[in-house]
Amino acid sequence: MTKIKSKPKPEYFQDYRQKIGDSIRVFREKNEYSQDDLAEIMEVSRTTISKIENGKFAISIDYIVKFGWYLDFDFVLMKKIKTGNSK
Amino acid sequence: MTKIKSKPKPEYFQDYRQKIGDSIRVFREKNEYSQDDLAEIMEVSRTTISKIENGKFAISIDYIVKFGWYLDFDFVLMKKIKTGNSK
DNA sequence: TGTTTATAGCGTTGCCCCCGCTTTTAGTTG
DNA sequence: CAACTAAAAGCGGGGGCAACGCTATAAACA
Repeated sequence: MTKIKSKPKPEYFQDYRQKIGDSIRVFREKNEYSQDDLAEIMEVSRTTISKIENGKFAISIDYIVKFGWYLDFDFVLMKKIKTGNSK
Repeated sequence: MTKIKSKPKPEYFQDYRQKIGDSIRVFREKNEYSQDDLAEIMEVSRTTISKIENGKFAISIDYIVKFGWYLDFDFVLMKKIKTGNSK
C-alpha cells in the first residue's frame, strides 16, 4: 500500500515560484507600494523584486521572511488537503 | 499614523530557518523516513537535509516545494494575525 | 556493535546584487 | 482618436558570495 511518488516536473516548481510571486505582489499592492518604494524600504534591488514577482528564480527563505516583515504576512507549512477521490 | 517598521535582526531570520527545519523534520518523521531514506527518495544530499533541519542556511523555495512534494505538505503565505494589543 | 544524525572542508552552481535599457501603463492635451 | 510624457515594471548581462553537493569524521543512541 506504499504510495509511489513520481518526481515533480520543472513546471511544478515554476508554478510555485509564480504563485509566491503573485502573492507577494498582492501584499505589496495592498500596502500601496510601487516596486521602487518597497525596494527602498527593504533595502533590496528593485529588479530583484520584479524578478521575484515574476517567478524568475528560486527565492530563498530569508527573502520571503524579509518580505513578510515589511508587508505583514506570515507563512506556514501545512498538510496537503486530499483532492477528491477517497478510494 | 504611518507605522514605522524597524529592520529585522539576524536572529529573526535564524528563528525562521529553525522553524522551517523543525517543521520539515516533523513531516519527515511522520512519514517514518530517516534522513537517509528521504535523501535517496528526493535525490538530494543527506547532509543538506541535516543542515536544513538544523537551520544552517537559507533554503530556497524550490527546496521547500520539493520537500512538500515528497512529504505531502503545502507552503502558504497568509496575512499576519494581530498580536494582542489593540491600542 | 549498527544506525542515525551532526558537522567541517572544499568545489560548483545559481541567487541576488547593480547597471542600463526597453516596454508597458496611465494621465493629459489637443 | 492620436501624441506626448512620466511613472512603473520588465529584462539582459556581469559579478560576488552563499546555497548545496560530496567526502570524511565523529557524536549520539539503541
